[in-house]
Amino acid sequence: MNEFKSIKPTESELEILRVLWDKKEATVREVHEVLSEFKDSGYTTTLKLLQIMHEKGLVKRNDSGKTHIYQPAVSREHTQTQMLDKMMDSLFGGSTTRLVMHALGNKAPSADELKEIQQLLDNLKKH
Amino acid sequence: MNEFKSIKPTESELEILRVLWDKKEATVREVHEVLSEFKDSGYTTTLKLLQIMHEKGLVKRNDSGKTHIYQPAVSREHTQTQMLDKMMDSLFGGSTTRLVMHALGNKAPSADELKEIQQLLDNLKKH
DNA sequence: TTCATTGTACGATTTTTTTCGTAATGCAAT
DNA sequence: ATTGCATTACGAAAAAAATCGTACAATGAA
Repeated sequence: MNEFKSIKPTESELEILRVLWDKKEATVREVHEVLSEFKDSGYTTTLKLLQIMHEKGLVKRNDSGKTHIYQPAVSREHTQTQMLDKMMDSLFGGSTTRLVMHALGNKAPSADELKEIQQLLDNLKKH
Repeated sequence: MNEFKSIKPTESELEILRVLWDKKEATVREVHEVLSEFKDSGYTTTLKLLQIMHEKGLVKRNDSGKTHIYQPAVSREHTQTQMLDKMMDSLFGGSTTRLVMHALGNKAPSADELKEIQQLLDNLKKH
């Protein structure tokens, strides 16, 4: 069904994906503008990265006009799952539970959020 | 209180740390033996990595004898927290809840584990 | 002591990732 | 058309990470 290449984005690629996930689509300049807020690499760097990501299939692009428009080609969800999995394996011995417990223990959510989690938990319990 | 250098281990360094966390301490050969099971880099590579990690302060070592003995210098917990934090920020918009929900939704724990999580949750709820 | 073995040191190479300089291209206004 | 500007293309440098070859040191057995 889905592409199952499972290409692992690098750190910088992830930063770019985040922008694209938020904006749905963006030009190089738009992406770069966002990155500049917390990073000081040049415009062409962002461009190159996007080109590489395009080769790898991490982003799609519409290059019919002069200015190319980029979109994510991998979903946030898929990437989240992918990286959570890796982290679970490499740091939590493959145990979702331990990961969850650590995350919760580390920084407790608000009452509302706890309720939300409780609901999910209830759901899981009744099979 | 703790060292707050927060050196981020690379992928390979993490693999080595895992071995050291498990065994508490180990020689280069022992570490390498474990790594060989799923990786085919040479002995000297492992050695070099450990030396670098030692420079960075990621591991401690006892080099009084001929054969050096290595120990982790950063705790599993600290590293888990560190990487969970990064992941939370970079992929889950800083929300523990979303991360937890995704992890749970992704692969549901067993009934026993659910109970465990429930306990933690109850604890958090009563403030 | 000599030899074989096992270990560390460390420079060098390779690979991967990030960065940028520069050239070429397309477009729009004059 | 010509100029000016914003863009993409692309090679290549720089930086970071991983790998290895080889030299040398320590140990213990013969």
